[in-house]
Amino acid sequence: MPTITLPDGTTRSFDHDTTPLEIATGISEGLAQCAVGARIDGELCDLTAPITEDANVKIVTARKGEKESDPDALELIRHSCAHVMAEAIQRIRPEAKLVYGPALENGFYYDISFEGTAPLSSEEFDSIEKEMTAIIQENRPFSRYELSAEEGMKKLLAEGSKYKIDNANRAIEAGSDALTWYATGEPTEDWEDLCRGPHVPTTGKIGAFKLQSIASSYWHGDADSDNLTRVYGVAFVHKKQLKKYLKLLEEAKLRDHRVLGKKLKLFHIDEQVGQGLLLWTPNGAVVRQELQNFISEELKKQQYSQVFTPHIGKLDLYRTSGHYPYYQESQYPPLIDPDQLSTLASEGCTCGDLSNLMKEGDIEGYLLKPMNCPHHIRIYASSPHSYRDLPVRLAEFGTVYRWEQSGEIGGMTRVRGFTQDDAHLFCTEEQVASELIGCLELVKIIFKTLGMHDYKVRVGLRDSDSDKYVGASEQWDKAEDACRKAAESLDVPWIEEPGEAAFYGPKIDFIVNDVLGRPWQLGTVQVDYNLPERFDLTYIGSDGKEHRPVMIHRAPFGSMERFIGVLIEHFAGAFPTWLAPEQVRVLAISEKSNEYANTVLQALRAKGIRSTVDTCDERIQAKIRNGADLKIPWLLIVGPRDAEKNNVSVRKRGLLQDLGAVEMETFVNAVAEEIASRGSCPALETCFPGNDFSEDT
RNA sequence: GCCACCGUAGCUCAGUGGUAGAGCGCAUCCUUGGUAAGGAUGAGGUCACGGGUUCAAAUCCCGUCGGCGGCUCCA
Repeated sequence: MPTITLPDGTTRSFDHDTTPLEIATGISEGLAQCAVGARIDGELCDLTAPITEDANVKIVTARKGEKESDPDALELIRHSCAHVMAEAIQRIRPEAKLVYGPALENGFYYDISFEGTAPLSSEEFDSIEKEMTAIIQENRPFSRYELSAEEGMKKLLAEGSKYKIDNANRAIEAGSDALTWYATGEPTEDWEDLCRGPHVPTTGKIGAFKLQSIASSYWHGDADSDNLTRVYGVAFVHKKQLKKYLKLLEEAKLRDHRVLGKKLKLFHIDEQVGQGLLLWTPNGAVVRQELQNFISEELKKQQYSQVFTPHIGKLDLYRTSGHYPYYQESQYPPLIDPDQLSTLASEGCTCGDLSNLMKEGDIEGYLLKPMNCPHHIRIYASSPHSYRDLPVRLAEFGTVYRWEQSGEIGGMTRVRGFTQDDAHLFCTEEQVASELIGCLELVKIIFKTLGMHDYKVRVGLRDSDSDKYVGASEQWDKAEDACRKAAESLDVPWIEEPGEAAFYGPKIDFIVNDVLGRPWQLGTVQVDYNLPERFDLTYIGSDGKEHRPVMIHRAPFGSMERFIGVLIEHFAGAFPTWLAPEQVRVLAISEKSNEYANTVLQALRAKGIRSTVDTCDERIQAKIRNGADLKIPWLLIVGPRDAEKNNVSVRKRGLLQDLGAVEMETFVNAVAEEIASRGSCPALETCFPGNDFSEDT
């Protein structure tokens, strides 16, 4: 005799087992019409799920008129759409073996095996979508049925799909004593799939969908296992939502740093130079230089010492640090003395022999540095230290090289050579906590100045099952605790993640998503008890005895390459004035005003403002458009009227209209101040106080 | 590294076996125009690279390099 409590607190009692559908129908026919599922005591279920006991029930609805759909409804629709897609694909390609097809935050996919036959091609999307549309129009019910584990396995073995058998075995191992199928239509007659559910009641509830892309994946995510074809798609309650989403994706593409990087000439990657090796073109170099200046100023305030170190170091250095033995496969191969190499060659030394000799330390080579820490450590070790000197903070924009997997490289966010805004802090055990907090402060200042508020904080801890970590377990405990406490000091939410630690210690990472929703690790702060041990670093304590310092590695930007890649997307290429490669462009109305335009240009340049003048043989409309296209923050239109009064007519990027004329000197000073203050004294307010300008759309 | 797709002018892209195309950009000229594209003319290509099939390859096949989307990895 279940009593049902609804979200508004009202209750309904039944004298028989009920279902969400019956509850919805009891409330109103309209509710039942748009119901697609339910949450029963918090668990997402089918509309026909039996309710035998008292429960809290929330009906999940999909209404076509709604602006925002219930995420639960979208999940049901997307998971169901994955089934419809799988059915359509199997109609066209009967040999396709289904593996796994879940809903995602932004859509769904189905992993499918085409073993031995041609894999699916996106050219087949049209015909698949046609089949899907037909299945949806037939408005067939999703019918759930259940078999005992034993019976179910018998059925699966008879059908012979190793993937589904595996899925079932996993379900049984996880404690399930029954297996469930969802047929699209009549059980045993229509298409069906082993599936835990839940699903929408009928295929017709899938209001709008689109297949997006084809990719590949590994079975169980294991690179040595079968290669599967993954088909991605999206589904919504209504066509309008789909259209809106697709438009959003289009817009995201225009913000992509790879697209903007070309358009705004920020960086270049050249086939002849090498994959993943970034060339900073003049515009991008300006952005990078400005950011480096910014961070250098902050470092001075925090009593860091600037150092410079070379790009290579002896192999033995990296044997000591552990990098060479532990991460050999992600380093560029060592550089070896040419004479030694030819001697070895004449002795018939093979590549394998060479590798072994290097591993054993029998021959010496040089390594392109994969990290800056060993060099900084040797700087620390170059002179004795008293506890009074600590903490020692050594900072360098240090370029490192890593042999990233070729399939991973792309744009500015994953490269093989990159410059970290690196620093290593050597401190006492007692200083760790406050130094960590100081590092996090720096990260916060940077993110705040740049207006980046949408980041995640992750505390990476060791994975107790793995043996890739170095150092004693008590040290790890201490270090992990210090990280938790430091993260606590940030007033932003953070998560702990076991297995995300560096091999030498735990860390605090800052993670930002790119326009396509892919997460990137930017800033990082890492505690390290291990390297001081390996390099036998010491300081003399107040007791006159030698003690071991603790190291902190930190890079608030992470790497200049990745950070600026994400930053380009953050600003959609429209950098604030202080970062913009070209800050002001002077547009002459006609040739008659070229001279005055040049006067204005000289005034700007005298203040160090990065500016150009456009005296080309075009009308002012075209000049404005060109300047706006390049996302230049300020365009100054100057003609005879302005020259007469020593004025400039101002156009600010992102604002709909021209702002009218202002005295040249006023403008130049205001922009110079905005730049010097890194945006905290906006020139707009200085030049046009009290005006409320509407944003361009 | 693995799987799929892609590589044509500086950029964005058309071109399905028979003389290499468009728009933007660039250059020159006309135009001297007051707030998001004025007009004309012209230059510009080893169709990524190497091999193969063919009377004939940008086009079909193989390999390499590079890009893209995933997967795996990411000190």
